[in-house]
Amino acid sequence: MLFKHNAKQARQTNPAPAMPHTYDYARPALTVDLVVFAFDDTDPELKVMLIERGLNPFKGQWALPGGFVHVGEAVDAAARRELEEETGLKKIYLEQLGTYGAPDRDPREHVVTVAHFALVNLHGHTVQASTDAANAAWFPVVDPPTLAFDHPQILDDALTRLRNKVRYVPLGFELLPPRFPLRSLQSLYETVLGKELDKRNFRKKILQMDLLIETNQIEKDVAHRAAKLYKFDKKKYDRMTKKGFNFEL
Amino acid sequence: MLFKHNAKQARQTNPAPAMPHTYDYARPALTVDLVVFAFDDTDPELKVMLIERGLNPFKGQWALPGGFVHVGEAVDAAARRELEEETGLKKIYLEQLGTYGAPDRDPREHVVTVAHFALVNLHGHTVQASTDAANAAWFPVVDPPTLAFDHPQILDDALTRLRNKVRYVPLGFELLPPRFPLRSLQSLYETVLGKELDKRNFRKKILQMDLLIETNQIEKDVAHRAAKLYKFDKKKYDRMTKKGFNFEL
DNA sequence: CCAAAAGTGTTAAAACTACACCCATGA
DNA sequence: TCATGGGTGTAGTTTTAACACTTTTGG
Repeated sequence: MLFKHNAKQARQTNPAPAMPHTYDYARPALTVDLVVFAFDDTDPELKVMLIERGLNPFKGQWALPGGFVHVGEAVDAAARRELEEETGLKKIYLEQLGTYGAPDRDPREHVVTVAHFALVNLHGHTVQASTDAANAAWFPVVDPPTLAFDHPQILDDALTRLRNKVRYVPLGFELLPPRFPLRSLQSLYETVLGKELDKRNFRKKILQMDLLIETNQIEKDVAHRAAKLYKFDKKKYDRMTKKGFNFEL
Repeated sequence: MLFKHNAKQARQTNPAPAMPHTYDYARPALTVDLVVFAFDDTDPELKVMLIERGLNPFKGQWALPGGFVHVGEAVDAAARRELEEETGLKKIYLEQLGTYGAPDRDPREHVVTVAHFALVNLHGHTVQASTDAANAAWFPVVDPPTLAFDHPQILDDALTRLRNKVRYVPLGFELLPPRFPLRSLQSLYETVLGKELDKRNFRKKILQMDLLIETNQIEKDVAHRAAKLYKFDKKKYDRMTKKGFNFEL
């Protein structure tokens, strides 16, 4: 596992007793897959979580984490369940990305998957490539390993969505710890958008939205002047959104 | 049917022989649903296509058109198939909206549906509420009848998507005939965005994008000065998009 | 000749972009 | 005292928003 707790392996959690079910018409199988992004502040780069497959097809290759949707379980709930199993974290930002249903995307049979993307912040958690027993690891999104199934496409779509959405929805904060210096926020935007931003203009713009609360804390353990830490005022954002405000970087 | 040809009814097109299929684990059923929008230039208002249900559950109520995804058929292909069956039109703009998978959304069993939204233009086709045998009809999106299943939610989400997307993707043209006067385009934007736009500013902005080709035709049968007709230069738009251009109204 | 919509420029305000230096801190 | 990033303002340019009249056409 990537984080401290020891959740069960994900791809094996189909729970119901193996009692056959019969339908008049053939049905595709239904799964969820997860594109879990994290931002590495120190690199800085965007990472994606991948799982090394223990079974065929694509045994030994890397793939997005995911699993079957149980009957009677909401699709989004299935995604959240898988996400918690993989990361051990609750309250993670999660949204549906899209559904991938080409009949040949899984060589075994027709498997339709509902892809989601999630944003986590790494806090104090160590991030390293290729960690432990479960063979989950973080990879740079710009240079991932060969991926199983149509996961390259899904990853690409997720990245496109993130890049577009981050400009007009305050998603960036989901990738940072609750309190962060402005430099981290700028660095995140620069990484996601793939271009440099002017420091003064960036600070001016983000501060005059009046959505960041200045805390009385400052950075620790930095070898230079410590920056003030800010937190995002989500409640205020929600209120302003209802009144027609548009976040726009 | 809404249009001239006579396609088969949609909800009955599950084709394979009724030969039972058995799986180790229960599977949700998988369907596609369609939110088909059209713009009525003369009203002007946005319309959505609905079907009156002939069977339970929700018999006699209105619902979004849709049907089952066949095994071996891509999900998006299923949506397009249903769309063609309903409208008789090919080459319609179609995109995936999202997947709705709450276990109780269909009272019979767990049915997961992949919703799509489509944009058609009504050309010379007559538009009227409650037409013919198949009981398909256009309704104003702002005041639809009571809808079956979770279709109110889906319709609402589709509308939200359209309103947001129309601002930065040239979707509007899909709702107009190939050649249209600027007034129709403006009227469409005003309807979708729900606010009035300044005529001079609108024309200035849209024309200086240089994506509209002035044709040598003018409106016919209008009781006032006839306006020039324009067409959208999709090829140029595609080229410009690749070079980093962003449509933005 | 009337009604209805087409078509057309200018100006003021706001937003955006580019740009450089001093300050605080820890090593 | 040096290296590192924190923090700050202004001026030129571009973009947006507000606004009214003349022209054309059919009835």
